[in-house]
Amino acid sequence: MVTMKEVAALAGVSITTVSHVINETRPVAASTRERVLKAIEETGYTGDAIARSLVTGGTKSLGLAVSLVSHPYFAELIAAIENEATQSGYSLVLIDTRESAESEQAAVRMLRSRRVDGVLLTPTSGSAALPELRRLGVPTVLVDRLSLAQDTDQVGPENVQATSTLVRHLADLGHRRIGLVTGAPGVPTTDERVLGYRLGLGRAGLKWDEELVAQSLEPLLGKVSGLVVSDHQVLMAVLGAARAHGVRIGTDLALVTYGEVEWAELVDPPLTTMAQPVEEIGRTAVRLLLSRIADPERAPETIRLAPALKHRQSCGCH
Amino acid sequence: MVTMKEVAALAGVSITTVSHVINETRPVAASTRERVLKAIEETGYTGDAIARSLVTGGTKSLGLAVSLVSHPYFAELIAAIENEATQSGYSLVLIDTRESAESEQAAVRMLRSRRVDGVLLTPTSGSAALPELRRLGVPTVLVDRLSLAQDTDQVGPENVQATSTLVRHLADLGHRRIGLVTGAPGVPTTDERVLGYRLGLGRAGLKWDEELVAQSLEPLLGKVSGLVVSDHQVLMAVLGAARAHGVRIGTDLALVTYGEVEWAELVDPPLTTMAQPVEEIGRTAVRLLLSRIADPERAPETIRLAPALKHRQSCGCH
DNA sequence: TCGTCCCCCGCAATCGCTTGCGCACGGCCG
DNA sequence: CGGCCGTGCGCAAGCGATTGCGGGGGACGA
Repeated sequence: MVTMKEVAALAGVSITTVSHVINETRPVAASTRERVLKAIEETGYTGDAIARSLVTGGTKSLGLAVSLVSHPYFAELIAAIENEATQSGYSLVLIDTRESAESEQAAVRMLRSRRVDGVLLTPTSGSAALPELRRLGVPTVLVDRLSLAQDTDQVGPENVQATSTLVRHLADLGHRRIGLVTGAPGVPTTDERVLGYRLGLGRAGLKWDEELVAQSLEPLLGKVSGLVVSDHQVLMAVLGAARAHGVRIGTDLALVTYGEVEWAELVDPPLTTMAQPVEEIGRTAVRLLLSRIADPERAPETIRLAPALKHRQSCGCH
Repeated sequence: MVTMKEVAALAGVSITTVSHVINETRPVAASTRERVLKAIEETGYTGDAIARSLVTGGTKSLGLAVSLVSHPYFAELIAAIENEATQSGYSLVLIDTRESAESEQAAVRMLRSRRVDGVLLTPTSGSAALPELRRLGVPTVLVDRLSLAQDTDQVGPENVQATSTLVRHLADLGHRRIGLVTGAPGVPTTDERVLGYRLGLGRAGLKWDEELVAQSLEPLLGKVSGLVVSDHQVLMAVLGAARAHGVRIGTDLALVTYGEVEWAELVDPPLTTMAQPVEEIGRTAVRLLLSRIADPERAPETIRLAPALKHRQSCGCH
């Protein structure tokens, strides 16, 4: 690799000067700067982030520990984060925690040994990683899955009001028996959506019936005329089950769901969905992380971004 | 951060010894090793990849420059690559080239300055990055999109035979007018699939008619009874167009497509698809890259992995 | 008792860069 | 003409690890 030494030699200056013209960290005579720049050009010098990091302490890189990289929602999230990070001159070290607490732990250690300047994390339930990060003072922001204790920076979707809106929509269409199919129990997102579901019922003057909440479609069959599906994974299962049982979505069963998917318009009927503001969540998360890196003393912030209702036909509307 | 110095002090040895017990690079008396390990435990020492890299030259990290991170197919690919890399003790620096040659160039420079040990690249068409990597001697493997010149390691799907199979399937069902909707022109994958399409026609005793090849569904309407769709992006468009024009897939138009999608079973009729061996492509790519890193003199290898036909109903079968 | 050989381990150079200090040189003021 | 101040640069000390080389001491054979 080309080093500063070679550049310096070619330009006839010391490496100190080369460093200063590169970083613009102290005035350099115009003519000297010219020579240095030319030398850089000629040698194709790119700098060595490793060496620089060793002395500055920073790496201009962020760790991104995602629970399931192949998930389409996370894919979008990753893309959004990558864009924002790149724009800000940071690069991303990606690692898949595979929803496992151990992997997460290992991931965090690796990121730490790579000295990333900060970490973006979608925590798994039994996460031991978070306390560790906190203890080590690594700037961290939680993405998508938020912790109840608001002692860490975090950004994710608003769930309670949004779910309530979904329920209200069904209620406004005249449905009195509205069910909920929930995602993995134990994760905060699920709990919040259940809460929103209850809230929506209340607002619509309907009462809560725990029989109408399940983790799959089957137990609800025949009991409900309207259904809220609370995440992507279960949506697939629900749609499959509906097909298997000959339940016609939109007519036999009004359905609204979380998880905007690219194929929402391609199934019959097109799905009415709550679309997460993925793009914005990603962007915001990076910004938040960067400002925390800049000022570690800031008070932790929790940002909730409102999803948008994509109104199509699975709810029975036309 | 905890440094080797602290560990050494606590254990009452020199940092040399600490280094040697960590890397097992020379025998250390059992009792000494014990003390060192205990000290490591107590201090929570994790090592500093940065410092290590500076001296060893390697970083145990791979660069992954993908053309479109949010694309579901690439998401799976990334996940597969991440898994394999992690298993081998490497971490991934992810960067999105956004299908642009400049971004790609910038990406490569960044990866280089980060001294990644190797690069996995899904090249864009006008890629200037590849020659640069080659010139710099950075171990590189091309993924998914292959270059015709087989002078670089590369792994991707087999396209010609697979597309031919698709055509044959339609022909076997009795279709005589079989169309092709292609993806972006200019990328090798597209060309190969067109080739496979011609090959399939030939084998079925049908003749090539350039009117039956287009980049969208519309120009083909009324002309064909069977259709091969050559990639995910256009699939979405074709399905949308079919719906808009009231064309019933499976009955009015037999359809087979590239791009296995998670919702293949959820649309009506379920899609007959050619499923790329994503998982395997990712794994193989990493392995190939690692073996190149191990032995830079190896002859370049091109590996094609066969996709699998997922037979469902959109082709008109039952 | 002395020389040899091994076993264990520490010294110090090195990787490529940033940065606090301080020197040299010229111009200006008194 | 001497002292001061600004401007422009270079010296050298790290950053935290790896690693070639060499030294000390105990065991063993002669």
